[in-house]
Amino acid sequence: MPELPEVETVVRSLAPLLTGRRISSASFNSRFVTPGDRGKLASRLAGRTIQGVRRRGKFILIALDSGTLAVHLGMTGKLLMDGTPGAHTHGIFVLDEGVLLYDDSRQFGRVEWGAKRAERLGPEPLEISVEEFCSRLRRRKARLKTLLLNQAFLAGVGNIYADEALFAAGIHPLALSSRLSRARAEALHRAIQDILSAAIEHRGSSISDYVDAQGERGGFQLLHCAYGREGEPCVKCGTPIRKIVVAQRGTHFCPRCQKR
DNA sequence: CTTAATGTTCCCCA
DNA sequence: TTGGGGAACATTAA
Repeated sequence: MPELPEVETVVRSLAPLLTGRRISSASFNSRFVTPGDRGKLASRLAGRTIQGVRRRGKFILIALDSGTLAVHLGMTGKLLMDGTPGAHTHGIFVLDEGVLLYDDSRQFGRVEWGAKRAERLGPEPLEISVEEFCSRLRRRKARLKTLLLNQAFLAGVGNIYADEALFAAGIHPLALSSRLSRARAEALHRAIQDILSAAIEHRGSSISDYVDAQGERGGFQLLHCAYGREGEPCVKCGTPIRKIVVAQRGTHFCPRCQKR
């Protein structure tokens, strides 16, 4: 469910509901979502007060009066305020007002103590300057699609927005970063910021079952130009969108607008 | 029954 | 050290 725009939407819907709340108790039941000592995590959380909620890359960082709780939604994770626990509920946070649930059918997400993993991320795509972006691109010689998915290179872009940004910039997903012209690198920087900003405005993309903390779907999926449009006409030139596999991920592009 | 799915990590090889 | 390829993790839906 979650790339930067979806996580940002969850954070924005969650922050006003969680800030100032006290965690009465917490419980976890998945050895995948909460690896290690789940009881220890629960006892660390009990009695803590939530001071704020923010996003770093695809991580949701919940600042406590002592320590930080990090949540990564993986592929199908959801944080739901006052939802109904079900077969895929793997975390329950009982608050002084309300209950927060962590649901995750595939269990690729993580709920963990501390922001250790979030510290190893690359720069935020909405904050990085053109100069810095171009300089980082020049230092690498990987395929653009692979590089955009690399969270240590740039934090928060996932499969949908990598395809959408490359489409908007007119760059082939297999193009090499080291050989990208300055003009095309700048176009990519702009495309990434434009696409992510627009997606946040539309509250993310709901392609299967993504919803924010209040169960609301996003609307950006209606504006996708490449992702999920295999065989459909390119919105710019009418050529059928092609789908290939890059870095084990479905990759959609227009063979005419995105030359190698 | 097979395949693919908004993600990340780990291992092997060049 | 960097990059490519593949497997693994668990579940659902087409």
